[in-house]
Amino acid sequence: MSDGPADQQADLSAVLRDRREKLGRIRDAGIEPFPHEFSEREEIAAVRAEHEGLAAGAETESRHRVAGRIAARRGHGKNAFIDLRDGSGQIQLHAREDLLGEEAYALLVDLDIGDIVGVEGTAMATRRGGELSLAIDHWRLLSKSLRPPPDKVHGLQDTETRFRRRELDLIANEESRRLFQVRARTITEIRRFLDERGFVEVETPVLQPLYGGALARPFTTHHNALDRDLYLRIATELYLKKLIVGGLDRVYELGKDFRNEGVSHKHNPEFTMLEWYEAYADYETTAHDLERMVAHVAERTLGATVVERGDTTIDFAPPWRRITLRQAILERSGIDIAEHPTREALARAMGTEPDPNEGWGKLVDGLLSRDVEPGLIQPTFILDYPVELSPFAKAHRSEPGVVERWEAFVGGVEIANSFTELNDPDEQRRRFEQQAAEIARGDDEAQPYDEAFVEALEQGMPPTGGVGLGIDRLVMMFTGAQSLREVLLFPAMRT
RNA sequence: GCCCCUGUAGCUCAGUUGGUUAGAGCGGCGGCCUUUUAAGCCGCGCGGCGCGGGUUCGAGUCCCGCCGGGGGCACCA
Repeated sequence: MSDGPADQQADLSAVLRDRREKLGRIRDAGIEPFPHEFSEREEIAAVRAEHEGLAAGAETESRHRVAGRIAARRGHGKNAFIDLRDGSGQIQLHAREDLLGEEAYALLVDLDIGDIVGVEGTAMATRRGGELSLAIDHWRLLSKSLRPPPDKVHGLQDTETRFRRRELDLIANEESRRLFQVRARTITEIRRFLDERGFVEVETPVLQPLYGGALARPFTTHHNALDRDLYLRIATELYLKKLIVGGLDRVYELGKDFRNEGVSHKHNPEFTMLEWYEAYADYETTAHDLERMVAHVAERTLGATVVERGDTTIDFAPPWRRITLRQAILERSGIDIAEHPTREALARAMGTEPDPNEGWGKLVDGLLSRDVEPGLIQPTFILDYPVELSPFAKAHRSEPGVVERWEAFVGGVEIANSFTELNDPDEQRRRFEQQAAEIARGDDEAQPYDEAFVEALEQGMPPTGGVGLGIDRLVMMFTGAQSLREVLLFPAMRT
């Protein structure tokens, strides 16, 4: 059995073998291929900014020290051009044998694309193209790359490799780098928006003895010392509402939730969720806040509230369209759910057989996702849901049978969900009992009874509005990405 | 879990109705070249076609199973 890189060389492809051989030559030349630091460097973008507009053929005395990965090389015998890229940008290096000396020059042009180097030189612009470059007189290897980079022309296309080896995707594909910068800025601006309005960011348990706050199947894990099963949270809702009871009147949490379900272009088993709760607010306040927040964040991260998505243009500017669930289903399917208030009647109207495992609420939900949701391209609030689907939402103040709840849709995908929170502990207890009956009937996504949560409500929770916003989906809409996987650095993969 | 598509050099791809030692561009290796920009010119295939079986005189091409990826269904936010 081989037990070291050297012993494995025989098994390597020629490309990998070449790089290892070069590594050996570098060491033989007395050069450390993995030194410890390269301090006092400038970012490439800063160098570029300083010399913007430098005339073609100009040479300056302005010295710069930059570092980055070799992206491309164009050799010329006694001079060569190297494209160097760091996290801020890319710049061309002009390597000349007369400036570097014969030995340093020879070692430099023997480097591979993908190697990381630090260089020093003076700013200049090439004679013909006028491209800003650094005429370098010193260089130093900072890290030898032992694997070849993706194709410099076509980048990395293979989706499997792009997701499994995201580092290669980021090296090769500019668009991918852009997406994750948009994602980072989106999260920063959301925090800023909430912080500026007096919201307090908190962290509640990911490992929970009882899961709740959404209708979903959890992941189960085990705590050895306590010898008991724990659940990865499916939502932060119940903990955050306890904090509202405790007097944190404006509170939010931004983090991962986990749901034990399928993977698709809009589902990942772990995903990033923002939940916020505001005391003394209701679902009209939260709708107003969401549309303002999303438009504001779009403005700050993308420079506009308008974004291109495929061949359509989405405009996040408020106010968003508002329509009741009943009206939306009527428009799209011709079925008035209010006229078919039982499972049997609604199933008949839909032309299907009543399924004993599907209540009236599930049928309504089916109509929503099948007939309504795909058509909701521009930002839209769907209002007032059946109580069966919403165990934590307060009954509508005037419409019987529905609760004060909305879901926001963009690009045919649900991005947010909100209620006027149920704060009547006795009603909450009845809702849990209803859910318990659903569990008994075999619904493994119903809510387990949470007595501690009811006790918190008994302490007295002010009227409250709460929102859950799917960050991954929002970023997907902001970037025009067609799949959630494009905006998750490491999306879920089999094995 | 089911259905459809897919898997060829490091990367991006082409491989006729199954037929001689599997091709191209980029990359790599060797050579030339002091202002290139997917630099250029000359020379060299560096993989045996996801894995395992099978059919056949002969399989990258056909069949079966398995694995990975994509899309759809189911499920869901």
